[in-house]
Amino acid sequence: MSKGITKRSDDYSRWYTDLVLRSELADYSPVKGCMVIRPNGYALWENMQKELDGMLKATGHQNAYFPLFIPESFLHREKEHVKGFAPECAVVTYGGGKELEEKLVVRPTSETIIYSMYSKWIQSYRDLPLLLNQWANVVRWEKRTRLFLRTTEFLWQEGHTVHETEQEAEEEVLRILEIYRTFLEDYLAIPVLTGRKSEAEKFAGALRTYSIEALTQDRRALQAGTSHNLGQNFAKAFNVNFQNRKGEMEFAWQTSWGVSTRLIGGVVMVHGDDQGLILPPRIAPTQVILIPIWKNDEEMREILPMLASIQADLKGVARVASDTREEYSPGWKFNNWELRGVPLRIELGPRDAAKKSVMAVSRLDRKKCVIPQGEIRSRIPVLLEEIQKNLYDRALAFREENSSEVDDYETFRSLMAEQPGFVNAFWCGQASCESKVKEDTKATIRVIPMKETGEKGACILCGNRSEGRVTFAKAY
RNA sequence: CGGGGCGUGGCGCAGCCUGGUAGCGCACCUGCUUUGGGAGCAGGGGGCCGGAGGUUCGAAUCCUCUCGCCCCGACCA
Repeated sequence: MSKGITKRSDDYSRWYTDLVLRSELADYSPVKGCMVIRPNGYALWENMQKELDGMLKATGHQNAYFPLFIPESFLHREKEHVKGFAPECAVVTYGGGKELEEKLVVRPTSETIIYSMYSKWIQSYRDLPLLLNQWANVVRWEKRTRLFLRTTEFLWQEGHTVHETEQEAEEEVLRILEIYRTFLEDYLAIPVLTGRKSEAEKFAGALRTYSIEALTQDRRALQAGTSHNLGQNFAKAFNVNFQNRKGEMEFAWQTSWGVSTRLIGGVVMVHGDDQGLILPPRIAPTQVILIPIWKNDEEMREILPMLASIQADLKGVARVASDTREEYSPGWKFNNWELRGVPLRIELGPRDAAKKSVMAVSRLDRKKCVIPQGEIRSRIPVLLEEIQKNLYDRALAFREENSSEVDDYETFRSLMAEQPGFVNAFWCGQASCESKVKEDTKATIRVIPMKETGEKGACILCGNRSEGRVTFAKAY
């Protein structure tokens, strides 16, 4: 057991907080609800950024940067949007010692400021599609915060695209959803459900919202990314129009989508254990930690050069670091690097040196294997990929174990109370049934699955005809 | 905003009820011995007890006010 970390089985919520603090991903700041992302956490974010940014650029998106401040009036132009965001906005009223003529809202999201510019830039169908993304911070004055999962200020990327037709916009929204799914599954090793949000859960101002949903170890849903088809709602509010191929003026079709530093919280919650973090190799800042073992100076002089040459050997093959500190014992280092979630540890001591091998230990299950030093370069990448895959498989198995189909409300209620998870049940489509379920069980509709199975049934609550199952869960 | 908890060396806490000028563990520094799952011994440095006011000969401790943080709920990526 790692010292100072609450066990998951004792108090999952405290385990999470302990882990984030102890592994030095983040720390509380002097500002309420705001956290400091420490180097360990930020390196993780940088790796996520790098991969996702590459995927977005590969699909034709470019990065840009828009202002932090938004004139207050902009927010009010789209009725639903202001209703959704105004209550959680921070507003600047003073600047340079004077009261401002127009208050400035610190962006909670950037649709309005970005689209005011789009309206200026777009004249013709030849200007479309416009595919921009920005990496930025946003501020939402949440009533209750939680490290990474919900903080007053957070980092994210927000994509904002403009299209000629409704169909193109819809294709874009689904393309992004698929990128998000791939990114989470292939890089973060987090299996996700994809689907559409109900009217109650959709983005303020959107026509339709799609999302990816992960399941944490305490069996709650974590919304990990959203992709919105904005239709022409914002185009009308910000006059984003263009002359189409027939020579007529037409409002543009827009999308917006984002993932945030919440993903870091997701990685912690989905993969972590009582020893600490477990980072998926593909995004782990350090993939392999080399730990030397010696009893005396003579052994140290033998081991250290060998360790250095192994590190050099792995250059370009894996992200490696070695911990040659003399003030800590090997046992201490084992625990410390496990806490930090480094996927693979390589131990090199006198016994290994004699055999010209090393001991590799997986963070996932502490399984050890001996690797001849000549094979390190070829074997390590294979081991890392294996850990990546096992991590995903384990998370997927957990999700499957905690997913079910339920057809009567009593079972549904007791399940949500005792052993929640993803519960697939029939829903008639009425907001009233959705909110009653929430009131009774705290569960909400996480997604309406993309693919129709064709299976019809009766709404779990009212019994009316349902066109298909939707996925309920208690959400973060 | 409602409920609960907490502010005492860097961190975690005890002391407060029954006032007498601060203690423990970890961390840190020095030295020696150690090092294959969180080493041992010895020595050492560091806090005026969230803030303000009051009671008292005397306040970390009692009273009043205040600030802040964390957790649980309603709002939410």
